[in-house]
Amino acid sequence: MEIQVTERRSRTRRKKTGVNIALSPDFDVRRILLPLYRHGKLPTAYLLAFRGGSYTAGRNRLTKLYHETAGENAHLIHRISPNWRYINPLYRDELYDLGEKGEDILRQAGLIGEYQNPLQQKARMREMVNLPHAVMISTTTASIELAAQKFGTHRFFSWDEVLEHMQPEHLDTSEVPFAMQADIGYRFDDRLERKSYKLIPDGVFVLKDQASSEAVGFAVEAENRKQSGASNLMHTSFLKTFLGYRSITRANAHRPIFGEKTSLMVLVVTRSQRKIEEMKKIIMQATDNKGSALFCFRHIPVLGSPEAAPKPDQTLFTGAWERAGHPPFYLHTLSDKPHR
DNA sequence: CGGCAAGGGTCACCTACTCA
DNA sequence: TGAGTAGGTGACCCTTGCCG
Repeated sequence: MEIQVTERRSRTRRKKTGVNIALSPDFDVRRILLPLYRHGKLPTAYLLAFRGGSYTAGRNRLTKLYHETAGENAHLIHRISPNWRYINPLYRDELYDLGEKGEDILRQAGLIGEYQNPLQQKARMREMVNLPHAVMISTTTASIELAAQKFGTHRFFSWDEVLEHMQPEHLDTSEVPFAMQADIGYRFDDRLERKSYKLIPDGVFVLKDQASSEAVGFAVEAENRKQSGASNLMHTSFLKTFLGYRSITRANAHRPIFGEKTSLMVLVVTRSQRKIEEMKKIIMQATDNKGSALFCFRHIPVLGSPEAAPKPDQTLFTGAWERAGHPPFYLHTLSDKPHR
């Protein structure tokens, strides 16, 4: 009896065994590559939730897709675990990103258009610093799409589907497609400051009620800054973000993007309840204590508990999103009612 | 043969402890 | 105080066996 000793591959360096990986149009292309394109970087557990089927088989499949393009100059999927560990060294889950070859395959299959992901471009700069921010956005939109799929009450439209529905005359190729004109003013002590600028959301999606056809557009913002307040409108701040979105919805500047009948709401994800209280306070100050029905807040614990890898969170869809001066909002009813 | 599930080994971390 | 070691843990990888 001969004992076969096999060298274990490193999880961070590609090494192929040479097995044939014929891509399945459904399981591999539609349920793994497409979610990566739409949401951005996703941890293993999220990808396996999109893939469905057996958890073990899915994990084995991700391993093959990762390793078997070793030596090629374009890859199906990337692992970015060194940066991922930097966020929380306790996690062993991999963080996956779409590779160039994976994007080509999606395009050839006709599942995506020619455009580059405008929201991802924003995150690509200063990748290390922005990685926690990017992952907060991607896991939020992914959790909501997975829950909408599971409950079947709403159709989730991702950013690229929103782009496809846009009228061609609004698709200005010279600028980021989701940039919206914001004209804001604010009185600091006794100084009135004004500013005009283009606001680009961190994330974008639309939920459409399957029964009533009511659709609501959502902009997602991740708020990680240490300070939410501001003393001017020059620099980015939560105050500036709030005034920007308020100006956009008042002027209906979101309509060309989301459609004439679609309202816009803003989902703000952050890491602590304390941050939410700060931001609500800023809204109350800026609105003479009237509050805002537009802004919804939710804190996600720093990428899940320290002991476990982050898992899709369906309560982002079914649970309450707090608002300043208004009752909580529920995505699965598109209203302030907790039940349908 | 390929897809799948299960089980055990391996890796890359962790904490607690000992010792110079 | 810091280095080294032992033991623990979660996720990943590989092999095996089952099924059609």
